[in-house]
Amino acid sequence: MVTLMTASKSEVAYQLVSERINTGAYSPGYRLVLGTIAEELGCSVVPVREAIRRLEAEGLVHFTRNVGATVAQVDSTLYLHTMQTLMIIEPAATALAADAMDAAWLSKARALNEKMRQCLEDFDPVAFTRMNTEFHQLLYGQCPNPHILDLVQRGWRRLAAMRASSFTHIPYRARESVKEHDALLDLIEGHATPAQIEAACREHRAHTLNSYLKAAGMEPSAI
Amino acid sequence: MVTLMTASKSEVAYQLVSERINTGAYSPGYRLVLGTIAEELGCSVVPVREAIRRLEAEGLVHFTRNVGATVAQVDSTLYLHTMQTLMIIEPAATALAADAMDAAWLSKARALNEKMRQCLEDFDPVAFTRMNTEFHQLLYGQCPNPHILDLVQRGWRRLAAMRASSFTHIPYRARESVKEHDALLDLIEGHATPAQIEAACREHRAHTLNSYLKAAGMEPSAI
DNA sequence: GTACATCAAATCGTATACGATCAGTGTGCG
DNA sequence: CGCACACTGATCGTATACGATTTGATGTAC
Repeated sequence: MVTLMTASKSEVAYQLVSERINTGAYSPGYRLVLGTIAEELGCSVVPVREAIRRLEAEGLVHFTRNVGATVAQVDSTLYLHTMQTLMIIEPAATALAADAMDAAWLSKARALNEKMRQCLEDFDPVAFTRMNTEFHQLLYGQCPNPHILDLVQRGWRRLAAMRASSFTHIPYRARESVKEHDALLDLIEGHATPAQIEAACREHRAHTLNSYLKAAGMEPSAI
Repeated sequence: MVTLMTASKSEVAYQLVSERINTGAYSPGYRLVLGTIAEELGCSVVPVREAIRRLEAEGLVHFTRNVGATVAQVDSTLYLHTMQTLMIIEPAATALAADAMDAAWLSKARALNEKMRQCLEDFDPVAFTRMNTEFHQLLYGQCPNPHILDLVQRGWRRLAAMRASSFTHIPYRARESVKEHDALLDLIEGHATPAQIEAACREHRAHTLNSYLKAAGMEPSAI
């Protein structure tokens, strides 16, 4: 039989649910019923079940035995914790990726940041967010340690899911961000040590986190 | 019917396989066959399958579609990557936990480190390793950020699994470790800032990592 | 009107069954 | 003699079926 199966059904289910959470189609608290999803996909519950458990392991859904799965609730604490985790790991990933940052890479990063600056002028926050994600991905993307890279990517993914699920909007610091990006690129261009890159990158993230904390009336992060 | 089920079968399967990997009963490369494990547990393959996928998500087993699962191979690269990840996260966790370190906590930590010093005299490396794990757990255990705490615990768990699976033994630095532990406790007692605690803790970890790298004839870690 | 027991519907958890896929082996042809 | 192909056994992937558990509703006693 001509199957030509590109992905297993559980993979398809995983992709589907995952994307719906990311886009906000399934908002936090939404009840994920195995049977319903299975019917929608035209398969049985078994692959769906597996997909849900994978999502649980990633922290995107909450699962209770004999009760079922719901899209994980996002309170400000969770947001804070994710941001804080990323504040620690992403700068380290970026520093470790420093070796792979050559002239070609640098000009690409500069160009992207310029486009972000343009978005700022055009007042296009959606594009700005997208490019910001892209920019950071460019920074940490060449990290040679796959564990760390994986952790960073998961962190960004969670943040994206949170933002999509309605949720309070974050005071953006867009203008400062662009400046800090340029400063970071200057540092890299000047062949700064990995430790310096890490410090600068962490400071950039700390600014964002602390401006959020301040807006929420909370103490700044200890580190 | 009186079921009184304390854990689901997939949970039991997870615990079983997980422990066997940790103790080294299943060594790296060992082929995990669903049917065999299911038979051993007296259940069907479905819960076993779920357990295996969970272990895959944690990186403990490697899974190939339509082929099966094997216990993840541990090469020196993997060990290095895990150590490096831990070198970044654990110090951060420790720094964040600083708030919870009061006088009672401190005396407990001191006592534990003294016991480690004693192990050194008695030349008892097994007990030393156990206490070293316990000591570090004491350091990061009060970290208020559950994500970070989880990451650190996973890291330690992976390292334990690697050590158990035979694998090359690491040059220990036991004596230096004990000294560095005391220095770290001095720092905490003197109410150092979280940033200082993080730096000291990272240096401690970097020493271990770099001594391993040196023994393996590799470059020291960039950060 | 409230509290508790009982029941039914929804949903999950697992067993069994069967089709799909892969690795290894043997056979035929060049 | 070597290579390619078909075949076989092992194992995985998923569908279906049924039992177990939870939850919410209904009814009854106080």
